[in-house]
Amino acid sequence: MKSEHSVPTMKDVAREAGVALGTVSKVVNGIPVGESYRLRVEEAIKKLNYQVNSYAQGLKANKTYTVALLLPNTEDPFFASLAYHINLSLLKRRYRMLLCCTVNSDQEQEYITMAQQNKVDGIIGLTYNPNLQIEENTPFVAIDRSMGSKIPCVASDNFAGGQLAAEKLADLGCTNVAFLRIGSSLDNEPNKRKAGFENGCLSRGLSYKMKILNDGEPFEEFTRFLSEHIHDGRLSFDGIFCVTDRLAYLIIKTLRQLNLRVPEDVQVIGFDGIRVFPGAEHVCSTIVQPVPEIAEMCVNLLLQENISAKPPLVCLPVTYVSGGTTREGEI
Amino acid sequence: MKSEHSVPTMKDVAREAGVALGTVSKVVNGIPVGESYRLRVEEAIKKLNYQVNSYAQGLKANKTYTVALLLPNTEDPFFASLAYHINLSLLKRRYRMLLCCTVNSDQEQEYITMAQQNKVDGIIGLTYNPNLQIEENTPFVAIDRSMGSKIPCVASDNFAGGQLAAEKLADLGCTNVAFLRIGSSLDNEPNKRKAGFENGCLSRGLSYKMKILNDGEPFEEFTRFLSEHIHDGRLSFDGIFCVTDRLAYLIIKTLRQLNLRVPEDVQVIGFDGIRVFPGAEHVCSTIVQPVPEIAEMCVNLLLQENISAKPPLVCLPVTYVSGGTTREGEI
DNA sequence: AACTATATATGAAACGTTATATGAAATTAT
DNA sequence: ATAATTTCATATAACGTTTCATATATAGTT
Repeated sequence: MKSEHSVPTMKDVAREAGVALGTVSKVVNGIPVGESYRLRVEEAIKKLNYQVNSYAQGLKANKTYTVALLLPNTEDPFFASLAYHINLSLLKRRYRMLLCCTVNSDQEQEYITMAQQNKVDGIIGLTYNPNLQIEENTPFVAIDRSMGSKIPCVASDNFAGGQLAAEKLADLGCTNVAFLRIGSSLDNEPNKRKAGFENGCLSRGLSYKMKILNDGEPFEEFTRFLSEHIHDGRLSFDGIFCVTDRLAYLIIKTLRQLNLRVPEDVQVIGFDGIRVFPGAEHVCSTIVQPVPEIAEMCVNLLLQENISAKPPLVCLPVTYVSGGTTREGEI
Repeated sequence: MKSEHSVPTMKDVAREAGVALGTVSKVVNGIPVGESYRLRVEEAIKKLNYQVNSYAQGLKANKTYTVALLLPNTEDPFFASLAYHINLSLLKRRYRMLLCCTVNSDQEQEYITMAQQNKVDGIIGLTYNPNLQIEENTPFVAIDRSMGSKIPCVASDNFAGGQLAAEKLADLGCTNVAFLRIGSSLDNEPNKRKAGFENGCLSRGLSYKMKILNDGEPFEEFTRFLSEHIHDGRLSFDGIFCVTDRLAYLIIKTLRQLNLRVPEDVQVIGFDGIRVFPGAEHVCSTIVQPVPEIAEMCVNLLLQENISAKPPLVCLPVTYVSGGTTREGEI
């Protein structure tokens, strides 16, 4: 006899209801079954508080309804938002989400292997490791990085976003602007922000400077960079476009510390569209990434059967939103 | 013959290596086996690129190395941080994390059932639904809410935190302070912040007002509340303790909109310790919750075998950190 | 050399499902 | 009324592991 406290199985339900195992399976899966049988089974299920074992299901069906999400750090507000919306998009389709935070890029491969061992139905990944090994038969969707023609990539329209930033700064009266990025270059989509910005500056006749700061202590780097461009207490730029809101936030702090007013003396636009809280205003004027749409697109591409129809790169439209570090009120 | 593209199983490895199934299983699980056998099996595993099917393992072992985390909204920075650190604590123990965002409290039961169906090894939940049904045999650890003697609860020392806030405000020269909370009362641990604050005010001889605002549009509620306490352009409080950083952040914005200076005219302390980015300064002066320790404690309690040793409530120490909305510099 | 004792590889059974073939009963057609 | 057909519950065989009883090879004794 089964122990009193063991978890009930379909067999137990079948015995309780006095029907065959297969009949219980049908009822559980909503396959039509004789009225009297269905009622008896349903009663037994309720009585025993039966719940299907999805591991047995997964074993049988070779399908797990689970997707792994690889993200660098879900404490970062942009990634947190991405995780949240992907979670929502998956749950809408009754899929579960396994969250894998990749503290360093060595871990990425480890998690991909782990995810494959877990036999997830697919992986969505925002990764940095340039030579990841991904199994042929594990569906994969990349965010912000093209990984070959076999793997679809979803990203914001970073080029258009850069362009938009330049145009906005021009519209807001800037004449001499700077682009700021920090750290080593990776061959990923966000890099296109720079090219887009440059393009926008050229087409609007803005004089500009592209600057990639060393990957050191951000505050020191900023201070050094800004100091080089301050003459007689005046900054030689009247507009700055930062590759991320994080950078924008930090440089705004540095600027204010140097007694430069934002947006009066210099206007700053970031990229991402992060907020302190959901629903709060943005932390700076910014090019907002369409996170819910990115999430939905990733999930769509990942779960769609028709592999040949998967485009290699999907760019989603960005928007500009003022966040108090530009002077739209005064125009 | 098996199809070329099907996933290899232990059986395939056994055939390839010319050994029995059980031998492969032993090698995979690190159980000692004859040297020559081990080598042959390892070679076959590499050749076929074999990976264990954890659903078959889970079915057999009735153990999944997966924990479900129920959180209201991982877009909120406090919850995002919690999710991140719990993820880390779980991964350290080779456990996977299934993330379940409960957009509304009706979903909580749904997710718990779903989590149980997944046969997770346990659930960590920060929930609001007062009458959740949790299976006896599913280990559960609650965050911030006591759910009976059978279910351990992990929380910050909210009472001490409230007290600390009052003491800090007193130390910083306040004489007339207010406590602010918004929305309907839930019987959860964070409510103790109020009692702690009141206690602190009494012991320090501060005159105080406890105010629970209606659960409406926060900005309107704040404006109404503050207007009632402004006479001749001066606020009748010189210190405010908010039950969360979110509230603190919002009220600071409202105060500044009403031409009241923070911290010069009124000092504000929040609770939680959130930041815009990991590593950034806090958004306000605040009582910081020890999120990594909370995470570690939850995981510890969840996975520990000795059920009788699980204490019903664990309170972890909080700390005070200035975030620019108090005047420590000027003392 | 024959026998026991020990070590260790083997293979079948089980885990809880789902899918498929089987067969019994009910329905319809002749 | 009987045969043909449909309907639908049943029983059985997978799915890929782990475990355990069994079989086999190896080493140790007399």
